[in-house]
Amino acid sequence: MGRQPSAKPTSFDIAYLAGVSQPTVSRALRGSKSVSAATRANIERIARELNYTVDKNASSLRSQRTHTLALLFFEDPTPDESMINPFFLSMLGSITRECALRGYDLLISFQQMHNDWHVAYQDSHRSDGIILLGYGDYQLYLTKLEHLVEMGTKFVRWGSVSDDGIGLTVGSDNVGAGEQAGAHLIAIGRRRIAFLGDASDHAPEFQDRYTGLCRAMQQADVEPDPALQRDAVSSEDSGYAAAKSLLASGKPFDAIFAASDLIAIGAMRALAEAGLRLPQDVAIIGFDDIPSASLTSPTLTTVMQDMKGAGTLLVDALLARIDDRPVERMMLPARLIKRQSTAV
Amino acid sequence: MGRQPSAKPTSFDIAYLAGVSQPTVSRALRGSKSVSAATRANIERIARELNYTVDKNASSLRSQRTHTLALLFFEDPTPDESMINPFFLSMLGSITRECALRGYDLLISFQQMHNDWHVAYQDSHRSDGIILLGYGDYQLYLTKLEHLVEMGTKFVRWGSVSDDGIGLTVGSDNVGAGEQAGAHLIAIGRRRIAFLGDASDHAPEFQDRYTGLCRAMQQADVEPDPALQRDAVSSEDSGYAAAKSLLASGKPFDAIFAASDLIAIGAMRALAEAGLRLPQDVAIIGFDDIPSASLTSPTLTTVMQDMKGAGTLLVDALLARIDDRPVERMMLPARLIKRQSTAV
DNA sequence: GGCCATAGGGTATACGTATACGCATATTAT
DNA sequence: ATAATATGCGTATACGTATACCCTATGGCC
Repeated sequence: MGRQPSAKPTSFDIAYLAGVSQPTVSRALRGSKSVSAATRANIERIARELNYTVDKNASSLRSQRTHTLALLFFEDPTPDESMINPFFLSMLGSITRECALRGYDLLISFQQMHNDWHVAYQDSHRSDGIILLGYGDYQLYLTKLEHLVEMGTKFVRWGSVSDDGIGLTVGSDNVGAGEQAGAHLIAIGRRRIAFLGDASDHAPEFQDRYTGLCRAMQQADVEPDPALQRDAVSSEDSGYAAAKSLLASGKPFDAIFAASDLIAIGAMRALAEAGLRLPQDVAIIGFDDIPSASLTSPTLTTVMQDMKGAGTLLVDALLARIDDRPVERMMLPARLIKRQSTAV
Repeated sequence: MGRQPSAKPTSFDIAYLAGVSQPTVSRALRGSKSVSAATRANIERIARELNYTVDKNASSLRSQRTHTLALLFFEDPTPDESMINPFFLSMLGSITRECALRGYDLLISFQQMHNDWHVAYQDSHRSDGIILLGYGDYQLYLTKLEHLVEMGTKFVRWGSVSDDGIGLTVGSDNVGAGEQAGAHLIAIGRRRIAFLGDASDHAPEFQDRYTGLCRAMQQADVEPDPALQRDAVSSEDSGYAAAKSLLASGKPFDAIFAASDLIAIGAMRALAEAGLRLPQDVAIIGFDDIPSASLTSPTLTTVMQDMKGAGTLLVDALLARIDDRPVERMMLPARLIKRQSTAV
């Protein structure tokens, strides 16, 4: 006797039963090769019988590795219900799966911009690295990123791969996706293509999509018209307002490339109110392929990003960074989904 | 000198600078009242200057409290893209927020049913308690829940509050919501009301919604017809199939109450294909108020659950359970959102 | 047969915090 | 004034694991 059956078994319990010392148990279970096969097998058997699991806290404290990643969402300043960007949420599945596969736990947190998130996670030894999804104010975000770099914190972020290069960035091939969208619109005979989405450096990804669109147009010898671009953040209301502004300008256009599906859906509402026929008068392409995109009428042509691959890649890149291994790939292809809104 | 400026400060560093012992630092920062106000203020100041944060691992190891909750999603066996139930994802925001507010970290994980999730989290001392969202096979789920109870693991789950009573359950007032839906359909003159959704004990929440519908009908002296009920899981395809089956039976009906929006959307497709007019021929009500519900044509009347309150309540209930405090409230009201699909 | 390399595993200790005790000094009660 | 209490803090130690270091036995080599 001597042990309560309900008490959590420790490596000492196993050591006692196996007739070895505690460090040998630790070595055996961690796969050290300085343990004989027989001893290791015996220890593993006992561990299984006792339902033993390594105490995470003790292990992390001693080894200074948590085997935990932190996922930080930034609350978008959109006036939505939940402040959650559904696009990022859709990565969650593959991120957690990849973490589990690699033996990592995932800590999750939403952040308002003003928080000191850039110090908290590293310093309290909660995680080995951070995945950043979204950003409130982009310039403020960059400042904090620099701080992270200074402190040697390991992190990856989702964003525009071709950007400033602070830290490690994983993202879709936004330029290429913009090109695909532009080429498709041109292929169906459109020339006066409007772009709805912030084209400033506050939203590098939107900017890339616009760049791609322009590139496709120029390749077809069509000069993009800056007057057909309207700033918009990713929300229906913003898309609606942008389209209204476009219509009010009187400038003729026969197609819209929206930087997100939400913008596109808002724009479609504005176009419908103006009595325009889709896609005959105006063809429209969105971005993200949210579930609603196949429910609009007409159904929305859009760009689908590889969310599953994104999650996997984010985790893999971060783990590579943590282990000081080189990161191979950081850009993911996107695919154009053709639906009724561009079906001539 | 003696300290690398880059090394993470410990309570010993603070103790040295404050001229006290390490335990006093610990006491001061944890709010023990056996520290004088002056000493505490001084320690807090130094801690702030050093950007000190308590080492989570050491703290948890010593105190045997992790101040971390684990959130376990169960992958739905739906043939969807991501295996994620968007309904549960929508709770994530309020759950993380409530955790942060209460000073808890949130660990997250998706689980396939076959995993030994029921042992892993408690035993490895990763979390103080578990929030369970979703379940694969309900019977298997219950078995594992009993195991959790045996081991003394603290957990809350989202589900039917009126169910078997294993552990702590938080959920919407599904019966009440079903009643509201039924009463509304009756108020617009419908009498032959079909129900699409699993009414067996594999899905207690759907069962509750059906119970509520029947109760509303009986209060209006309309006898529910079991032949107008069709099993369906929460997916468009399943809803489509269920509605097809209903149509094929030849049984007349003038309204459908679907146990989820996805079912409703699938059913709407089947009804449209059959040439039925909505809502004139068949009125339809869904459940969940997913974003797509306001994009269908006609827009879908549905029941909105209080997802924000749900997350908060789940966390609060679990924390109460952990601290052995009584749990006050476990049921949340739901609200009927009237749209075109029931607008006569 | 002496020497060295190696396998296999024990000893000691560190990781950073929280808490049971104990011990002064200050405060109150008698 | 003396005993009883409280206040404020130091001492010692536990939490459970991982790892640097050391030791022993065995085998191979010349």
